[in-house]
Amino acid sequence: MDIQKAIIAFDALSQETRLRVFRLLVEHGPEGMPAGTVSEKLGVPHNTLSFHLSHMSNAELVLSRREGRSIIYSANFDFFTGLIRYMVEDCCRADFASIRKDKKSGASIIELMNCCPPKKEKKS
Amino acid sequence: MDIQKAIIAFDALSQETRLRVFRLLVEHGPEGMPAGTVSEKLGVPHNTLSFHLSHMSNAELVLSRREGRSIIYSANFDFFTGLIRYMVEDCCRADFASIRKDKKSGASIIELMNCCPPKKEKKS
DNA sequence: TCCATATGTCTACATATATAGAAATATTTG
DNA sequence: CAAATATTTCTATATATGTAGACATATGGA
Repeated sequence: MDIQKAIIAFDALSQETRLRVFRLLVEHGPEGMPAGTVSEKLGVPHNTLSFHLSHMSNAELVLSRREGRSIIYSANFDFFTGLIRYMVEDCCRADFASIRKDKKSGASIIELMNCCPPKKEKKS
Repeated sequence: MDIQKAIIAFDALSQETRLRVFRLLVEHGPEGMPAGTVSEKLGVPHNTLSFHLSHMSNAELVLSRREGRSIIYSANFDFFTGLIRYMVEDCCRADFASIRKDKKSGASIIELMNCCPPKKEKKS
C-alpha cells in the first residue's frame, strides 16, 4: 500500500453508492454476488452500477469473476485490511496506535489509544 | 461515526494535497502547526491550502485554534481512530476482523485476520 | 444460428471539485 | 490608527465526476 493506492481507495469509498455497494459485498463475504443482484438490491441502474463497480475494481477494493452469464463481485478483504493497516502505520503516530503481527495466526493486532482521555478535563 | 460522516471523511482523504496535509499534521501531533507553515512545507499556495483545510475541518479530520495571528491546525486523532473503528466494525465481517476494548487503558484492540492464507494455493 | 439474459461501453450532460489571483478580514506591532 | 502579517473569502475557470439512455458484447440455451 502506497499513498497513491490509498488515495484511489479512499476515493472509491467516498461516494454513497460505492460505499453501500462495498458494505453489501462485505456482508456476502468471499462468495460475493452478481452485478445484477447488487443493482437490484440497491436500486441502481445496471450501467450506473457498472461504472461504480469498475471504479472500485480499479481501486482493488473488489474482485470479480465470471460465472456463466453473470459476473460475481466480492469485497477484496486482503486489500481492505491492508488499507486499515496503512492508516494505522502511516497515518497514526506510535503514541496513538501500534500494530504488530501475531506469529501463530498471522493476524495483525492493532492497538488504538484514546489519545484524549474520556472528556473529563481539557488542558488549556 | 455514521455512513455520511465516513463518506465525508474518505472524501477528505481522497485527494493528494489533503492526504499530504493530514500526514504532515499527524507527524506534528496534537500541537499541530500554523496554516502558513503547512503551506510552505508542502508548496501549496495559502488560499488553495485554506480551501483544503476547511474541507478537512468540515470532515472533522483536523482541529484548529487561533494563536495570535496564526491559526494552528492539528490532526483530530480521536476522529481518525473512530474512522478506523468504523471501517473495522461496519465494513469488516466478524470472521476477518474483531474489535474489543481494553478495560484498563480504554484502548481498542483490533485483530485483522489474513483471510487468504499466505499465497500458497488458490482455491478455485 | 437466433434469441434471451447479463453486463459493459459510448455518449451527452449536469454538477462538483481543485486551483489560484484579487480582495477582505482578523490580529499584532509601532 | 496605520502598517505588516496571517489567513480566509470571493471569483473565475478548467477539469473531473456521476448519471442514465442507447448501443455493444459475451454467454447459454432452443
